[in-house]
Amino acid sequence: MVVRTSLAGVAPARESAGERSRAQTRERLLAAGLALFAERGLHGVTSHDVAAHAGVAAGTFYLHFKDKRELLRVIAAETIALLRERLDRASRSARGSREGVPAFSEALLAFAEEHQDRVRILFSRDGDAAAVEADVLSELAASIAETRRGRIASGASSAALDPDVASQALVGMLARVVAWWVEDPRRASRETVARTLTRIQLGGTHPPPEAAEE
Amino acid sequence: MVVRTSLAGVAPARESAGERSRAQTRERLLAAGLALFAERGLHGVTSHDVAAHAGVAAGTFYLHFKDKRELLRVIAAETIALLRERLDRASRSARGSREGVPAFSEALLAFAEEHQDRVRILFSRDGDAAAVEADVLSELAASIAETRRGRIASGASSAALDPDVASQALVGMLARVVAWWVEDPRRASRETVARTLTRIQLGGTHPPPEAAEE
Amino acid sequence: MVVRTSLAGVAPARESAGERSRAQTRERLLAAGLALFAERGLHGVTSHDVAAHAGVAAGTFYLHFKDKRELLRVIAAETIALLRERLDRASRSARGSREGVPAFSEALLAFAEEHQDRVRILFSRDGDAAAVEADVLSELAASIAETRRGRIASGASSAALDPDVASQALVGMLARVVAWWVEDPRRASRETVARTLTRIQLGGTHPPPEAAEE
Amino acid sequence: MVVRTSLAGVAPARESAGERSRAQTRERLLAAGLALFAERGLHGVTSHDVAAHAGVAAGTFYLHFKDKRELLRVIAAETIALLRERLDRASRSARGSREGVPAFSEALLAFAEEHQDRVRILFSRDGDAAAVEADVLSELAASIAETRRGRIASGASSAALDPDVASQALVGMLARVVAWWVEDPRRASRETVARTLTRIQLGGTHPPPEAAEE
DNA sequence: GATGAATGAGTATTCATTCAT
DNA sequence: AATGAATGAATACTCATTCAT
Repeated sequence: MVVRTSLAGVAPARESAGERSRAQTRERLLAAGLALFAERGLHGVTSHDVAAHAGVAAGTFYLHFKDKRELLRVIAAETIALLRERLDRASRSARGSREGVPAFSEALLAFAEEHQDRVRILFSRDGDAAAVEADVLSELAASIAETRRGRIASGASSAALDPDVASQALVGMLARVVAWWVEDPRRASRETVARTLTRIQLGGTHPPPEAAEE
Repeated sequence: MVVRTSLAGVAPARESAGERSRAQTRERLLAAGLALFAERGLHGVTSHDVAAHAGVAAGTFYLHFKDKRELLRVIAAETIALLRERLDRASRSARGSREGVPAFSEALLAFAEEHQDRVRILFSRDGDAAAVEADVLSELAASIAETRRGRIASGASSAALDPDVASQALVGMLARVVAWWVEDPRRASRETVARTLTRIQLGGTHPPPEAAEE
Repeated sequence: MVVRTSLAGVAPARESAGERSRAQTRERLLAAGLALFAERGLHGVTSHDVAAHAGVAAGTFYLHFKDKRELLRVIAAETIALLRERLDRASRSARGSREGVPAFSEALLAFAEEHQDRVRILFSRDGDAAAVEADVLSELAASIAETRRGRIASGASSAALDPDVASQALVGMLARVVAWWVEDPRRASRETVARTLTRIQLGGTHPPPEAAEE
Repeated sequence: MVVRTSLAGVAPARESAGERSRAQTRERLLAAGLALFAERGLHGVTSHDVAAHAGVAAGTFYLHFKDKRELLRVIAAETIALLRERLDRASRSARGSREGVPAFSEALLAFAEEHQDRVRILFSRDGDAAAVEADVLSELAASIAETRRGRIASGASSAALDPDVASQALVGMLARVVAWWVEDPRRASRETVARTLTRIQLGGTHPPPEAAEE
């Protein structure tokens, strides 16, 4: 599930002066969009805002992106790629061990800490961003569900939970907690958040048989 | 401000003709807002849309609501009141018993089934609705946290989870699952959803000490 | 030049209950218009404002006045009638004497003091009030010009000044000074204002130094 | 903000093509505002009217002016600057001589003749233009008062008049006479107007009979 | 006569997008 | 490729006025 975006290592060659300029302009627009969308949401930002924040003329925006939504979509895709890579690495380094889940939570939180703006954009549904975000979280849910199915198959997780419902539940839980925490990281230590998430997930994922509530 | 028309007192009706009409118009606007916001979100709907859908003139909208946001706020407040009432009733009828949590989930899902539009509005963050929705979910989180604290005090729940993190997690989970399910109730039976939610919550709320993951 | 408006002594009969009520409503609307127009000008006041300030329903306004402009016109006409009466009385009581001009100024200032709101409306040109006000001041100018012509004929005033120009000048001067003074009567004592106005007028009207009133 | 196109430096022109275009559009909007405000007043003109009269799209208006009021303010400021320059030149060319006052009146009237629209806007109070106009006339009053104080100090004017009252009176007189005259210049010859104004002012400014200019 | 809810034309203002330079 | 002035459709909101009760 590791995504190889065009961002990664595709162009080893040095860009020409013209190309570099164009690529730089694009990067500045992406950075501006990241900062502004995180702060004010898709509707709170105009294409002029983005251009101005990037230090380019208004028209230049449309030389790089079809429209505002596309900019958001690209930022979201980048973010998902980054997140996937991180989670993949975490699960690889903890493969099979019982620590898979804590490692997952830790990785997610570390990502959130490093990329607050991206997390804010990804996890705070913003009107027309709905389509974008729905995809994102759905993909994430699918991805997580896949992981869980693997665990069920290996006996690590209980089959008592409906996979679809459970993955939605996990995504909703993670998204909200992460967004809440990133908003003000002093609300709880990273360890507290990770521990709580881990325990709730454990509860849902492999409940000791005798703990069944009925 | 009591009106004394020549007909005053003749009719036992509590509302004057004007009042009845005004209240009806307001209701129609609320109903129109409910339907349209659920379908297209705050930004996808204009005040003219709402007025037209309610069968009144554009200006009439502003006789009843300051602006679009206020209409949304009123609908959200109504929804929360309805939801609270439902959840309160459920917890009262299952007081103390182990079935409190399943009853809670059942009530929530029954509510979602009956009020799909309201759930869609409440649980699908829509840009400028962010403020409204943030309040709503925060209140819900606080409410749930309170309930959980009661359970912890009575020994029914473990204190191992951070209350703030856990309540955010629960709210996020419930909101997402409910929104996902309401979108297409054939995705899973109500019972399946309820059972899964209940089990995850149990996991988080009173994990037998020996089940601690490590 | 004394105006006999329908306000004065036309109806010696007592009004019926219904009539009294209607007349009272009208008076309240006039009073509300006076206060509000003086404060915020024609454009700063809505017909709803006037009705609310008068304690009647919005529709009632149109039972008494064709529209906002008519209300202003009526108030202006009343004001002119009141002002004329005052100035006539002053010139009658000082007929022929050299004190005509000071008496005129004194009367004008006394009027302004008593009827600040009316003066504010009359002398502060407000957009669409222009038509109304133009008439008012033109009439006033004509009236003053007439008086001055009498004085010229009697040798009390110099014929060196063009009558039309001079009357415009006087009206402009009086209107502005009065409006300025009424805005904050502490700006100058009534006596100072009156003396200055008198001297300027003297310069234009009867220059012989020995005619100075003191 | 200097633009470096491949053509840069080829033309000796100071403005870039864009700047020239922008400045031209602004000028057209100013001219349109001047004509329309003079004709119908601030409230009688919409921003669309101005744009249409200038031959640009509605939105273009807001690229150059914050709103209608700002356009009016700019026009008023321009007008004041033009007027000041004219009056200054007049007083310089007639320095010290007894002809200062006649020269002043002449200059004012010449200005009015050349800039009828500007005079109409400046001297015809229009509702919300009140603030603008109040400032304008107050500035003018202050300016005139200053001049008069100089004359008093040099013994050229009597101190018998209150400076504040007198300056208000002069402003009111000048504004009204000029507005009246400009409305239809055939009402009186420029010389007649100037002579009358001069004599009234003389009365107020340097009463010694022997100073009468004829 | 009074009420006040409803009307809907009118107006200001924004902003995504285009295009000549 | 970049610029930035211009566009004009979209939309929120106001308010004079009407009319059923």
